[in-house]
Amino acid sequence: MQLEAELKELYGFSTFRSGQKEILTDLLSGKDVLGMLPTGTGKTLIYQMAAHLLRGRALIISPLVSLMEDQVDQFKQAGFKKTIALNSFLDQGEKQMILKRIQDYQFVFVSPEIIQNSYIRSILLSVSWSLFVVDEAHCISQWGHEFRPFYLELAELKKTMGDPLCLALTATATKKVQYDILHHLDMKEAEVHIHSVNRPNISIFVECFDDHDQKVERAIKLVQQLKGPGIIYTNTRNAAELLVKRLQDHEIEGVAFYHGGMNAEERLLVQKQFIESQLNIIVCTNAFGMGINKSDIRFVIHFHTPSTIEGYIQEIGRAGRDLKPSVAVLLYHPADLEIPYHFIDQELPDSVQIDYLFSDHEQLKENTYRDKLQLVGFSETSQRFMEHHLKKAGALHKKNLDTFEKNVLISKIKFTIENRKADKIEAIKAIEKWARSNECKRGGLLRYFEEPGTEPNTMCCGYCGTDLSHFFGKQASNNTSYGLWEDELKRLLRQEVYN
DNA sequence: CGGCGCCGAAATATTTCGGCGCCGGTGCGATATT
Repeated sequence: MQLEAELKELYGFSTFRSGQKEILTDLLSGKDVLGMLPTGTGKTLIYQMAAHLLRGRALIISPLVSLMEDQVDQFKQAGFKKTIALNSFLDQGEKQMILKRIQDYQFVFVSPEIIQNSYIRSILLSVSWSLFVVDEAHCISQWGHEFRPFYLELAELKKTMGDPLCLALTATATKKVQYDILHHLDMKEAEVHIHSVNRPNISIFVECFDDHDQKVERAIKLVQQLKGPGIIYTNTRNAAELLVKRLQDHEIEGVAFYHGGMNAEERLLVQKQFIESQLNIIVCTNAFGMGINKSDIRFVIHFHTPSTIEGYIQEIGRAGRDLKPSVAVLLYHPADLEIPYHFIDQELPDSVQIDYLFSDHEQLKENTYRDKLQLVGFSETSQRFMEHHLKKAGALHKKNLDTFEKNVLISKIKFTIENRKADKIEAIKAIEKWARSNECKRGGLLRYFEEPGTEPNTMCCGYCGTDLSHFFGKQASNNTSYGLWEDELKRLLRQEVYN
């Protein structure tokens, strides 16, 4: 079969982009694939074509509902009309309609959470599937262990579905994360296609500070000098909001903050305005970015140091999708990493809590472990972590375990926690070491991903002598259409209400 | 841990300074309440 002919027929392209054909070929010959491809290389096309050529149905696991909605639109525009996203955007009636007619859909997007619903699961299991796709598969490793543990239960669903072909896709994964993905998706004989994380058109700068106020001054100066549009990442919501105020005090316009504490409409509005170039600068936490398709982002400033190198790579990778020269500037302060350290303690249970959970304390005695969890006072993330492990051990709905079983489980859980903590601390230490190191910054990042270094490049990084002033310039401001999206959104919301 | 906001005291009648306590990322779905 000539894949190129099919490509031409379906999309009108005559050649594949790097990686697409190899992955497709493996899938069509019945092999599972883990694909690590840079953003913008058309990962979607791979499973669109695969399902089409297999004349089968594909279930796609996606981390964000907004991402699903975008993808459904893209699929429909590309001519794949039998596409749907099953999520909380649907009302009861719509959901019923779709589930009743599940036979009619070829591409179904879901979150890891919604398939926990036994009714939805049973409907999904009532039809046949050719392809099981996990998009943004690094989420399994990045979020699955604590924040969104249902990411670790995908393999179980896949098995119940009769083990269809499995495709896991991501742009950023170290060897360790690749292993984590393969393990948690139970992909035993998968082909692995890895492409470089290097983005030669992004120059990398790190500046060190020991004074917070100087850092603020520097951030303001950079925003005044650098050609936009740009993103500034902070480690806290509050810092994002405050920095916006400081920038506005300096008469910098077209700036807005974005973080997980905002409601859905505000978030959508800011995101749309930025994509439509009605906003020039977004100051945000790591909530911002996944699924942002804006090709002309010229700079990414890190006002704080992220907690992992993978996260850093993902964030700077949002710049320069158009392949034009772009810049990443990290403003490092040793205290930046105190917050990530704090989160480690916060998101994992401590051993006192665990001992209490498994104790014979009067208040807990007559409850199932699920209910005991509520009574111990875990943090939200810790609670989910514990729930996952109790479920895995088959203890969640029991009131007690025999002593041996209990002791085994306790030590297993404590062992897991210690490993998770150690991994996370190691990740923080790695980015700290990289930020402080006196060597080629790009080389350091590539080494972390166990990639060979690159040819000497005049626009490499601050250490290699690149001049930051290359990235200075007047920003094209576009304030005339300011507020347009606000009206549009209001209109849409009104429609929602009266429909 | 360090940055913040709040409080009260000080130097002077509104700002300024120091001490103290608190808080801190990422999202899904379901459910309750306006």
